[in-house]
Amino acid sequence: MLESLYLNLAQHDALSDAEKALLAEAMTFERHFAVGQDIVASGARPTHSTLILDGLAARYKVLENGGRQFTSLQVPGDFVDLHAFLLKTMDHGIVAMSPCHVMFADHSRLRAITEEAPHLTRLLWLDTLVDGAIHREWIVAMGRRSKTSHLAHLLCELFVRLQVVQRTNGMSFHLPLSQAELADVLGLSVVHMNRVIGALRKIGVVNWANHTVTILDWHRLQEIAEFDPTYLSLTREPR
Amino acid sequence: MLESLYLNLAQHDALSDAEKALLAEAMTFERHFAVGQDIVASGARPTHSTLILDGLAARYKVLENGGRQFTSLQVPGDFVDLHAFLLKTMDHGIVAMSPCHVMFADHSRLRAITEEAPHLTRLLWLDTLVDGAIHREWIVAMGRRSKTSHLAHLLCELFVRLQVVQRTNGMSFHLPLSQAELADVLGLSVVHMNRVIGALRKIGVVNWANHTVTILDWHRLQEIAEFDPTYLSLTREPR
DNA sequence: AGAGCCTTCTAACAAATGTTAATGCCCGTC
DNA sequence: GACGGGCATTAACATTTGTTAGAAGGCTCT
Repeated sequence: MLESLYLNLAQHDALSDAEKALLAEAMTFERHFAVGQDIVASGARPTHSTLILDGLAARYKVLENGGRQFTSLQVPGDFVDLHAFLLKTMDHGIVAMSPCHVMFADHSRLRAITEEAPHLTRLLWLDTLVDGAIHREWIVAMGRRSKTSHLAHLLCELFVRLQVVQRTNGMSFHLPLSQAELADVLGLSVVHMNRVIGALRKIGVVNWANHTVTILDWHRLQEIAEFDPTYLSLTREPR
Repeated sequence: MLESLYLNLAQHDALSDAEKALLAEAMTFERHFAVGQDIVASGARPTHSTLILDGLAARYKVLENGGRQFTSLQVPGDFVDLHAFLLKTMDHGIVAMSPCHVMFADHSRLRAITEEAPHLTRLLWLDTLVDGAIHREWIVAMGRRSKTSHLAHLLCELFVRLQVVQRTNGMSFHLPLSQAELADVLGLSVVHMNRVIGALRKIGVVNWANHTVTILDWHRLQEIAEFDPTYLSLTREPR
């Protein structure tokens, strides 16, 4: 059941059986969320952290004028609100973008891990650091990439992240986001989002239909995106 | 000497004398950097993490077309590359935006802290989590705020962060950034950056001259920015 | 005081992006 | 099979933002 989490953590450094057991013990109960449901509400003070077993979720903030901005996409194996373990108060919400199967880890047990399992603690810490690295990459994309490049970068990132947790199918993956939702990822209007997707399609690097993205020319897509996966810390080394 | 770091960490939770001592012991040597000098280079694999004692630094990435994007601004008391302790390889550079006085913490000693001082470890972890929270706020600002609001938000954030480490002077603070550098923070052209600053000045909420920003109407500035400092985790509580 | 350099600020125009509105498509419900 | 709702797509136009160029201000060095 926790296979995705193990894969996610183990991509950075070896994970021992004892550590896997500790993680498994930290889990209390599981739950399903329907599309559009809040997994964690903004302003909440969770006593659990949420692990995605299956589905796609997203962090978001809403502004007074109704504008919404997603600040991250979370795939299976991601601890979507591990940061709340120390941050305490959620400054943003987390919503299910597809039906989500999640599992909750008790904060008290996470705390016990920090007291007794330093290496595992570092791996969990690292997990949140990669999160931060992804955020930085998004900032760069929003600030200085062309919109086409930004979208290409997002696709590269998602493909790699999904591949790690074995959610890709050859060069294809499922992307259950409407163009309106994608627009709230890239910070665009829906109309312009549509233009940008069209541009990427026209170049012929991706096939995109039925919420399934197929990368036709990975090399070229990576080039358009200037995608360098270093920030995902994919190398396995002592941490 | 480490007063800023103590203030920075202690804003989230109490810091014991023993913990302060552990931090002090982790520090090896200090150094000065001139404006424009790289404190940490992109691609480096540092063996130390850098604490800013004085000055302003920034994380940045450079794209192939020469475009530069700053992904964070770092003030005194910030551990600018604490993440490299676990991330290992720098995926971005850190540059001195003003003359910087820094101090280096050995990774081996940080590791020892994670082995022996769980509470302090959590505080350091938290420090990187706040970093992530700031990143998320920047993403929202870049994606869904007007540029005026984005700039206002940046000023609010900087003011609060500088206040914590006692680098404000009444409602004023020193901001040693040229408009070109600010443009690389907000992701704008220099010309438009100038327009946006002009707009904020015209409203009369700030006085901005000689690299000194004076907030004339904090309430209104906060309103324009929709600034809610929750994400900075300023409340002191057990972590 | 003058020369050079960086920075700020403006103008005029070009390009990117947003807005509003309309059309057609797909899909599930009745 | 008709109906309705959400979604993708396109068009026409408005607004924002970028580009290029230049003038003006301020600073340092001599």
